[in-house]
Amino acid sequence: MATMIDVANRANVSIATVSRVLNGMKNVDPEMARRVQEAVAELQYEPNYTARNLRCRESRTLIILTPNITNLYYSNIIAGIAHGAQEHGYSYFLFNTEGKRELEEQILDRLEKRQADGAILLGAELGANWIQKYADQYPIVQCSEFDPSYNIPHVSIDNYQAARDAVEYLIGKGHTRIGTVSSNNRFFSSVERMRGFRDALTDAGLTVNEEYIRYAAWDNFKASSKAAYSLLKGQDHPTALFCISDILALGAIASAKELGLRVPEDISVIGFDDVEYTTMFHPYVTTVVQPCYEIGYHALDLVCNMIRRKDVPKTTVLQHHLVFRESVAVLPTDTE
Amino acid sequence: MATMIDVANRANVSIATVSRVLNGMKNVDPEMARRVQEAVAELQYEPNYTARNLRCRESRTLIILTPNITNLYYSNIIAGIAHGAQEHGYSYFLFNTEGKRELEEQILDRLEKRQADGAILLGAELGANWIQKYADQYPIVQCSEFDPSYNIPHVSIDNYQAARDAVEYLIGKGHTRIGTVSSNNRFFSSVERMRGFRDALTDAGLTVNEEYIRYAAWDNFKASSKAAYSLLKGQDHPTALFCISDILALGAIASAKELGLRVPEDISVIGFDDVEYTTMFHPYVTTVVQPCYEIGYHALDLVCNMIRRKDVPKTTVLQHHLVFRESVAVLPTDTE
DNA sequence: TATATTCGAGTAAACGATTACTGAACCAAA
DNA sequence: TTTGGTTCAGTAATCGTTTACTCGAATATA
Repeated sequence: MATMIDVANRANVSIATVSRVLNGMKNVDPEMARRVQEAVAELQYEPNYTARNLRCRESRTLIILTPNITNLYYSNIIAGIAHGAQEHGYSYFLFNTEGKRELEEQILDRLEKRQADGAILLGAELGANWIQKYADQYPIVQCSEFDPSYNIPHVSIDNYQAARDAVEYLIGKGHTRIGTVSSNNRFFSSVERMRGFRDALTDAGLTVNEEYIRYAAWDNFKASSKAAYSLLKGQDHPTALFCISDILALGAIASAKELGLRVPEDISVIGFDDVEYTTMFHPYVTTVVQPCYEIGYHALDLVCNMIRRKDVPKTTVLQHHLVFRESVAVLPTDTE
Repeated sequence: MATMIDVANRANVSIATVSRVLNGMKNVDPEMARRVQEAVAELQYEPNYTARNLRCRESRTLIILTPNITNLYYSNIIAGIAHGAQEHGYSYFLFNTEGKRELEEQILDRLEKRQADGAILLGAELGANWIQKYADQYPIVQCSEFDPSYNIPHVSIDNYQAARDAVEYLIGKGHTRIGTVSSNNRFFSSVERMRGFRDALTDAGLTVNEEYIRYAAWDNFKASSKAAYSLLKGQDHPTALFCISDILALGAIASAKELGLRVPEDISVIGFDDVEYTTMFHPYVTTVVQPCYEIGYHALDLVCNMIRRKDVPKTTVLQHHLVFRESVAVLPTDTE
């Protein structure tokens, strides 16, 4: 591997000149620049980033913290990040932390050691205020999950409004007995969706039936079927279900089938996220589309701007939308 | 951020001594060691890896090349890699290359620049002989896909035997008209599975009906339904289908349903991989389990050993097994 | 006691870049 | 011709480690 010294020798100039040419500075004789370029090409010189990083205290590397890379929701975000990183000439260390705080702190300490210039955090919980002390010093952005009371740039959709849209759609179809399979966790998205669920109901003059609320981890199909089963087996079960993730929706549909209920004729189901398998089986699930890829892509753009010390908005909200498929039916008014 | 010099000053020793203590060398007075430890603790010193890397030409970083991180098969392997990396104290750059050779070469050039100590390649195609020139110089292992004619350590299952096992299981259930939904790509696993399919049939005294062979990209659900549809719509369609991935199997099941065929009563289907959604809907799909996570974990162990200049086997084969669920039925012999 | 050997700690040279500083060459104005 | 100002290339310090080398002190041996 050729170094700058080799290039300098070959071109018969000093290494300072080589550096100047390589960094595109003016103040350098065109003739010398030509000689340097030539030597670079001949020796196939490529800069050693480790040396540059040491000297410049910059690594052109990011840290990505994700709770679980095998979850499609996260991996789609990461795909967006990956694409953006490529475009910006950044690399990233990926860490599967499963949300372990101690591990995450240890990893973020690399920012101080200049091993990374910034970080993107996926799936941070509410109340994780220890993140703030890193965010105060280094470029950090949060993806899809964040705590609104902290002052850390984040990108996500409007979960409250998205949930409202979904539930109002159900109401618009004539449903009044609406339940939810939600998650009882410390994610802002979960509490916002629950709030949207409740507000949509009460604002439409309906009362929230607490019996119609069930919880299951948002990425746990089995837990969801179980929760939905207990909700649907009763005599006066809801006619529609708002699920805060597609996996949960799929679980609900599975348990409905198990109970001999038809989806959507007997029970309507609406999901959230729009992952691949919503259209693998009938009924294809009607769901709220979250632009995962774009969220990641945008978050990357944000960190890069922060690294360049540009001002970035604290909050950036990307658009969600409903996609209408087969799992929601109009409720016949005469049967009510 | 404290440096070694700060520690040395505080402990009243030279930086060489600090380095020796930190690297656990003997030949150092216990009293001095104590003073150094104390200073390290007081200053919360942590080594600067960039400097160390520059000096030692070692980065404790790996490169992971994956065609598509949003594919569950790959992301599960990566989860295994991630776990192993954590245990070994390695970080890794993850790249979503979509199999673009030029990009992959550019990334592997980082090995030469000492930005990474080794690499794990997922999803390499047959005939990708350009990889060899990197593998000759640097620690590289291939995960699940490889070309047996090259001399690069790899870890995978025995795809030929796994396919045979699956097809022989079908034969054992009385099936004689057996078709396949395979992939017409340059992956060794695909050709091996096809070979296993053919051999299982002919070794059982059955003839391979070329009409019963269909192709679809292994991760493309829609293409699979289409392919299976064209195969199953005929009068004398096969009674069993060997699909080289679960997504393909799911696609086949979907099109069977569309055609009014019952799975498994009218058509048996067996898949490959055992990803999460094989048990989301009935029939739960009978499939060949591939230990993705372990493959990744093992591959990581291999690169680490190569980096430490230990000898590693060129081929390591992990165990597959069949998991029997609901998508395969015994063929009533009287109807034959 | 004189000499050889061992031990342990400090000095300084790497690793490969960037960049502040220095100084030569040139030109313009006085 | 002298002075001052530009322009531009080279010298050397620097980033924070590791480690070859040096050297004094302590210990062992004769």
